[in-house]
Amino acid sequence: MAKNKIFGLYQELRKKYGHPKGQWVLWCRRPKTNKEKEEVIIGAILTQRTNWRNAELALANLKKAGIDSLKDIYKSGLKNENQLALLIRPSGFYRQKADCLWGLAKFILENYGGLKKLGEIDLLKSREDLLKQKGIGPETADSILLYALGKPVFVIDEYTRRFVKKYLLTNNRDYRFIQELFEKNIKKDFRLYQDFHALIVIDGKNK
DNA sequence: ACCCAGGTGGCCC
DNA sequence: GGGCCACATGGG
Repeated sequence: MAKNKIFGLYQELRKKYGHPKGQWVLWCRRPKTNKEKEEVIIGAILTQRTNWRNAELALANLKKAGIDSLKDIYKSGLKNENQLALLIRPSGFYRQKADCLWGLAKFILENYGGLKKLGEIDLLKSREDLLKQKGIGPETADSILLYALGKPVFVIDEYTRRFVKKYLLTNNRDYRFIQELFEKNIKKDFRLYQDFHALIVIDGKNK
């Protein structure tokens, strides 16, 4: 029942918008190098409850300061407590986000030695590990898994909640409930998940 | 002078 | 389990 309906909605969005554009070109082109993946992770944190424009301003400040990897973030935090926070100021909630970025960088480097290993372990375990980090909740964890690491995990955000309500899929707002609605009813393909979620956000902004 | 934007965590009941 | 609140900037 829901299976055909949900995939049909995806096809309609594709017909309407084509391939995701804007920031989504970066995220949906499936970042290959470690540096590209790490940039997606940093962006996922910076854009929490913040429009992408402001996240980009913060990202640009980091790049200008020569910080564009988890290792750079970790070193910056060691050297100067406030540097990160000051650089990412335009993204809002900047003290929390600076703590989050540094904590995540430290965790990944100390526990896995880098991003590669995190992407190789059991998916459930990596999700749990991410969720234990302060400042990383389900949406950010799943964004990292889906867009940086290419794992088949459907990302749920406010746009997705409005989407499922609008198209009468469910009124339930629970994260896992909506996530399972998607994951159980469309092919488990990370490329489909990436594009579908991007299109839901694009459609949600299109008033 | 409002209102909003890819959330998260803490505290309360 | 759900309801409220702090966290903060830049643009309309």
